Amino acid sequence: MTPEIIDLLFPNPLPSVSEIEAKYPARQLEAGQKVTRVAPSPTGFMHVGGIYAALMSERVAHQSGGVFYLRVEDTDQKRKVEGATEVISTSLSRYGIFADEGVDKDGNSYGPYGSYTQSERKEIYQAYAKKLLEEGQAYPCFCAAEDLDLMRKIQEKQSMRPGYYGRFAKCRTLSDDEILEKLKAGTSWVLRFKSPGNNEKRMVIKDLLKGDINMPESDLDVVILKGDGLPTYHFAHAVDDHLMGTTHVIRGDEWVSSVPLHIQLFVALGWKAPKYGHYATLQKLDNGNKRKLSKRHDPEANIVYFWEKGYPEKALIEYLLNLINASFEDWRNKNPEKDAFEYPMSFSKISNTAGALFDFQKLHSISKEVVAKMSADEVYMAVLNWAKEYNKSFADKLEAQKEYVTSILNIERNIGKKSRKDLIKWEDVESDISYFFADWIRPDLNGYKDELPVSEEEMKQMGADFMAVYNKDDDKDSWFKKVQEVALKHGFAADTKSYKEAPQNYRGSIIDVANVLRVLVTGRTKSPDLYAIMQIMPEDLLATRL
RNA sequence: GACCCUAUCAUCUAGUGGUCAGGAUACAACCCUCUCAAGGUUGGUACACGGGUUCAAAUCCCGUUAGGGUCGCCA
Repeated sequence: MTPEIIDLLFPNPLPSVSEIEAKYPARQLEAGQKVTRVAPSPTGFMHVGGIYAALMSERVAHQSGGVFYLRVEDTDQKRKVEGATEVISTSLSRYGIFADEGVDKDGNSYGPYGSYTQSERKEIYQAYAKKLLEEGQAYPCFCAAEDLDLMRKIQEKQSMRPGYYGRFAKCRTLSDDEILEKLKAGTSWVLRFKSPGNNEKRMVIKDLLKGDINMPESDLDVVILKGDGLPTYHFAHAVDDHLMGTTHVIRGDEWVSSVPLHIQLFVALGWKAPKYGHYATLQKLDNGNKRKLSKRHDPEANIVYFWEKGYPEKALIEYLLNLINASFEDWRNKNPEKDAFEYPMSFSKISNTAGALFDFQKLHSISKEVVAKMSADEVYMAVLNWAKEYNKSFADKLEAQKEYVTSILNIERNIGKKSRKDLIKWEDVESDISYFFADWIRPDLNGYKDELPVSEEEMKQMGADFMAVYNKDDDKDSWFKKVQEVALKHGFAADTKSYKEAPQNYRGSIIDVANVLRVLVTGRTKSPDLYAIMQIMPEDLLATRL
């Protein structure tokens, strides 16, 4: 490649490779310290799998006393969305995942190896691309999209391996004169890597999670610099993960098949490749088949879904940790009070399977445990924060009646003991506690005919009878005796045992009577402890209901 | 089509040549109980299939089948 061509290809001054290396010295690490990164694209969409990946990488780095950083991979300008770094950074910090270096929510880089936004590193990639060009390890390609389409069709027709390789790599053998001619004609170009690989030969790649994988070498002359001068993922990966000192690249297994290429790139650039760990991506069951949790089809793929529903952040983290290491559960049972981030995640125990189905039942069960461990005040704050964002009118109600709501949330909440475990997500709270408020309208009593063996009239009568003797100062035993009185008065058994012994003597049991009162007060046959409800509910409201 | 990965209860998984194949979620029953939730006790459910190797296979090898992934100037 003549200097003339190189100048035409890279007309603007570029930093020299040695300057760059000086600016990005190798990290000083102690033995065992790992450097990992999370590298999302700023599409304005945070995938739940992105949190999963970030959590894994963050734990690996920080547990080793190393560095975890965030790099924004915005080399696809078409997909770039304004404000996306804010989505990324707030999503991560919301789950307690903090990058030591990276990009803040305003898009500004922090840390010694910046910029951490790829589009701002254009000159760096170009400097290395130019180096490869000078060394004859890269070449300009003038093939248009139509040429490549045609090529692929031919390959398909002849059932050949698709791709730009071998005799299909037309621009690889262009003479200097031909290149010059095209450049002078203003033909647009990309830079391709001149692959040293032979598809007939095989190589073994070592994967931290999958073990050794035997694969054919790559002989594809992949694009490393696109028409807009920005690098492709492959090239940016090699350059950045070298310069930024990544020791462990943990990424989804859609990248496994690119590893031979990536290793070639590291070798071509004279660098040591990082260690790789490829995890299986989260799956979803669709018509009996598993498939990738997809942005287009699955609302729960978007992390915002979990915010809208009000899943506690801790619950999601614990669920994901559980997917990463199934032994998290055992650890959690042995260490109920510890923070999930204290869990010693094991890299070697990340299961090497086909990809886990995202299981909401399991998430719910974990969430119940998480919420049960929170105090009423904490739940109140969490619900309020959620409501401010997603349910304004409910937020107003919560703020206006903080004490009342907190006492409601405190029903059967015994931290450390057997606490009520039925609340899963903040979204559910409004309807759960709706009957505590005067503006709630009780459903028609006739609707309970199938569940309760009494008429609407009699339900009302029982309510009135109970209210006549009700005293807020009663302890639970005295309260219950009064319920029993009402039961006996209306021909119901005062306890379940006597009912079971002689059902023919009664119209029903104490259960029915309690449920009548429950329905009168709450409009439902299932509720928390009725005594506790009555203790908390203002007496005039209770009187109205009964 | 080629290449790669994976295959244990419904789900997430433990398991690395000898285990009654373990746990969790879900499900069911019972106990407790004013309902529900919780808690307690118990239960059913799994090594994809076919060949090897071995005294012995969920575990090692081969094949089949199934699922997933990749083959872009997207990441």
